[in-house]
Amino acid sequence: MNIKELAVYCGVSVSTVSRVLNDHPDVSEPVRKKVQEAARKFHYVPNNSARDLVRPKSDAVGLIVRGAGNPFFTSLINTIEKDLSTEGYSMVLHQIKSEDDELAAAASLIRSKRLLGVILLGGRFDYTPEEIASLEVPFVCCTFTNSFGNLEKKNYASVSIDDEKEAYRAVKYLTDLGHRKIAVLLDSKQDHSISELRYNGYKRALSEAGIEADEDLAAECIEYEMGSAYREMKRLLERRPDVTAVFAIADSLAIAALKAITEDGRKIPEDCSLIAIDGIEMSKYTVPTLTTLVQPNEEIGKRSVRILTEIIGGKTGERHVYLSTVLREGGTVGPALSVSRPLSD
Amino acid sequence: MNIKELAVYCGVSVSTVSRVLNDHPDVSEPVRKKVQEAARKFHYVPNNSARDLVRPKSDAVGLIVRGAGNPFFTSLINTIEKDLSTEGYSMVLHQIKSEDDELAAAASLIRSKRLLGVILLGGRFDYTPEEIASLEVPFVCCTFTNSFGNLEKKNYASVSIDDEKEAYRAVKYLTDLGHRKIAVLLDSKQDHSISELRYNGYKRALSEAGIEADEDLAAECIEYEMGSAYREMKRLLERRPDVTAVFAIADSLAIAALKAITEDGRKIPEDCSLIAIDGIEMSKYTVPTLTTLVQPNEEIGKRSVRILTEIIGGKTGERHVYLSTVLREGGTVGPALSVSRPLSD
DNA sequence: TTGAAAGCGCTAACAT
DNA sequence: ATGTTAGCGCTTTCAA
Repeated sequence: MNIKELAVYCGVSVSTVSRVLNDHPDVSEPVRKKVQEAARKFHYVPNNSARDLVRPKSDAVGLIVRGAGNPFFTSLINTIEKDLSTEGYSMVLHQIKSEDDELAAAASLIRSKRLLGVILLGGRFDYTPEEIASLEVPFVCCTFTNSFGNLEKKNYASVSIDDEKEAYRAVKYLTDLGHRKIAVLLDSKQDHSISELRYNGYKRALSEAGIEADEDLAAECIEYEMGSAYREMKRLLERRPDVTAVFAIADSLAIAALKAITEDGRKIPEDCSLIAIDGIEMSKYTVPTLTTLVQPNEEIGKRSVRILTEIIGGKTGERHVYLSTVLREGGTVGPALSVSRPLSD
Repeated sequence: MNIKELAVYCGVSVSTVSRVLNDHPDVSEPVRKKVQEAARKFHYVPNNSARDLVRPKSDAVGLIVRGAGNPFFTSLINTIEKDLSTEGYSMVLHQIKSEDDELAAAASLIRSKRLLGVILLGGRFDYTPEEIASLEVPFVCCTFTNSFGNLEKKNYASVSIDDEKEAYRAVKYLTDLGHRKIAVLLDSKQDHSISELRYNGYKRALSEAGIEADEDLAAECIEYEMGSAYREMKRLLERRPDVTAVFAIADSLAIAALKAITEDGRKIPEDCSLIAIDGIEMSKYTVPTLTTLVQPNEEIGKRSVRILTEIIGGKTGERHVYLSTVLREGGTVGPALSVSRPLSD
């Protein structure tokens, strides 16, 4: 069933049917009713390709996810899809690996699907003006921003937390409790993205507490994989049994670390504290509950969608949103032994 | 840049360009080279809408996910997207709630996006021929099948485990160890889907072991939510402190239950055993590791994609795949106390 | 208020 | 081997 057949059935022209379907005025009530009923009766659904072709754009927004394994992204994908749906947009999801180029992927998807815009879920923080020029449609950096690039504020949009600051906050929480041998579990020290920023925050907190950075206490995991985090944590405990606290840059890494630490015979938090950033659902159910800085997940998704749809709609407004995390005090952080209860043996 | 402009630039006709782009023979090498280079130079990407319009179909496959929260589905979404991608198909993701009608959602998406086919990730097991007739394109039931409907085998495709049997297996594992007070954590006893099937398997294992079913030992969680599972488990332990084992129909529920049980002061597995079905990544990292029947995740995704693309491509072959789970012996299951070490007090 | 017709970018049948 | 052209289904002027 297409518009022409529907028109013939109703005894009107295709343009009239089109007008009804698109809620244009200038259609008499009887005709409108008739067309609407017929459409329902035959389960008529307009062909989107044809619409997209004649309209300059489609109704689709792209979501490029970089690093599919990250469970923090998962819930974000869900909220974004739902929000876009309610706003009347459809979503095209494309996942790429951490090492892939999200801008190239976006550019290609934009052209082939005539996207109205894209949301980049995870990406580099050092885009150049030339790079983003290739996109040609509005885009929102979701969970990251152009911290180390030279983009002009008005040329892009972003919704994120301040990764460096939040990591600083997490580690300061540990140093304030007297911890000095603090390990860090990260993805890569120089991924030009979240991991690097959070690592910087870690280092700043240490230096501010007068603690010398110790490369030996940093463990790089592959692709945010839990298996990798588990192994790295075990190795770390072996080579540095003196650690009293661990900062994991993501909840998923922390959950794996928690098991490694426990299996090493240490009690958490008595023998070793553990803190992270993210606040994924699972981390509420570790034993003890993970202490973590919870990202405002829903809010990040909602804001990203709103900003994008506003730009698409031609509205203006604040294009850069920094949200704060909320500390959830679980049971994985305690005072350093050497302070509260000096080792007597 | 469109095909016409590209043709003008190259000094050839649009059809020649089209031929090059679609890898048709009958194009001289020099011309082919020239067009390809020009296409690259201008970052030309064909307009998919126009293609979809003139070809009878698009290149898109729909993935309808019913019950977005389920973490088991998450990894499946990832593998399916990747597999479709490598096969040259694009994917349109649409999530619906557990209570929504996946067939209605699919039908609408199929028409508006001219989908080649759909994969239904989660759904009812009692479709009728009339219902599926509305789809009009090939579809694969992924993680479920038509166990209680009257579809003819040749009219649909499915990839799943045998939920009833696997649940039976899990619970039999417990009864064989002497457990008799076995609780079950499920979504709904009559969701006409996975939860109901696994519940049936649970009951069969009990009755076979000569244990009377006890409604009081079944706790229904809302929408597979971990929070709900956690609360239900706490309530269950309160009203029935005599349980010695718990069968959770999903890993996520088990993880929440593990916390509830531990916080209740019981040691796992000494005081209470716990077994589940799924084998999600997270469940490897509970303490102790969750004992669970691991679903062949990757395989389920791969097979679903392969079957769908084969049907789309006109090939025939086996359309119903039953895969088996693999028991991962973690540390959450032990013998029943009353058998191995009778309560003496 | 309605209809006729052009054209969106592309593919494929047909013609050369 | 290459070009010409008729649509695919729809929206949108423009004319009536």
